Amino acid sequence: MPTKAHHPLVEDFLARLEEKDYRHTGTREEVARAVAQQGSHFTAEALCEALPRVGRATVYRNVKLLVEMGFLCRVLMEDGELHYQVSHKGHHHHLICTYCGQSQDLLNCDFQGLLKEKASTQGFEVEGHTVELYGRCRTCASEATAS
Amino acid sequence: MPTKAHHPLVEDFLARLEEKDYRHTGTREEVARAVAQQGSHFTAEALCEALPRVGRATVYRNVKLLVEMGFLCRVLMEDGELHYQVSHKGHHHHLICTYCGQSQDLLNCDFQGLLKEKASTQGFEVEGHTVELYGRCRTCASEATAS
DNA sequence: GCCATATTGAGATTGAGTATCAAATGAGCA
DNA sequence: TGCTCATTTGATACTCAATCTCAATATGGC
Ligand SMILES: [Mn+2]
Ligand SMILES: [Mn+2]
Ligand SMILES: [Zn+2]
Ligand SMILES: [Zn+2]
Repeated sequence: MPTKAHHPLVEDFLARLEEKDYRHTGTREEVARAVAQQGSHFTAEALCEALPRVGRATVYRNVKLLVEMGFLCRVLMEDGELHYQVSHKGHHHHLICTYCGQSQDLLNCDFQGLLKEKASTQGFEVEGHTVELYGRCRTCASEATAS
Repeated sequence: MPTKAHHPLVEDFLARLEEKDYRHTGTREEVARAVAQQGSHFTAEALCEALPRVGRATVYRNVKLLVEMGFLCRVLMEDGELHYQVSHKGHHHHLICTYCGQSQDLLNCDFQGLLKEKASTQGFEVEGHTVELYGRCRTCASEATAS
């Protein structure tokens, strides 16, 4: 029996499964562990490759579950590709570096108020919004100024 | 020779083709005319159905061209489906009604400044952003309060 | 008109994601 | 511990949007 790293995401996911009367299966644990080991954002397809013994449909099903439970969030890349990322829970947006590809969470978003105000001038009642920001992360920006 | 309505979008598209040394073809004109006749937003697939004699690849190619030239813009629906819409040129966002499905342009967007400020607290230099707003249009909102 | 080249379109192909459904597995209970 | 049955899994087929291929066609300049 190999010793397994106890990653908080894995622990929390399993706890949450129990809470919600989902079953705690070996496959679910494997998927959660693979997710926890991904650096930055990743595609569902990449997860499938990291889990060759888990069926594609099962990977997609569990990614959906992880998103619903707030462990993962969707990251829309500039080219329209959908990635996933372990993220802060609650509402937030993403800063996606188009130079190195990294993505970080933008916390303390308070756009909703401004957006509502803007839209109300056209009689529109905002209920939800999506925002993604593209540009240079700190590292890539400093590399650019250094050269 | 049937009389054809002279829609400004069609005229402008053809003029722009000449400018950019693209060829003015009957097919391109047909596609532009079909686009001009679409109400609100539409999918590329719906355009294909409206143009049964035009090849699917050609429809997609010309939609891409219309987007590049600014005659059409992409509208990302809440379920992730990609629609297109004849829109104002220049930077703007969309107010998408999740009740009736209509979409209108949100003009005078000046989020870039606020977004830059927010992101700069994390050392991130914003170069671009996507914003889509979902909620109730004026009509649907007033219907809701009336009932 | 002729020619070189851009454009078109039928059909094949890709790629992400979902549906099917029989087999495997987990959780509660005897 | 073993039984039972609903949940979960996964091989496979399938859907759907979008792109690729490449021979046939149409265009614009000469
Ligand atoms: Mn996130
Ligand atoms: Mn628009
Ligand atoms: Zn970077
Ligand atoms: Zn509406």
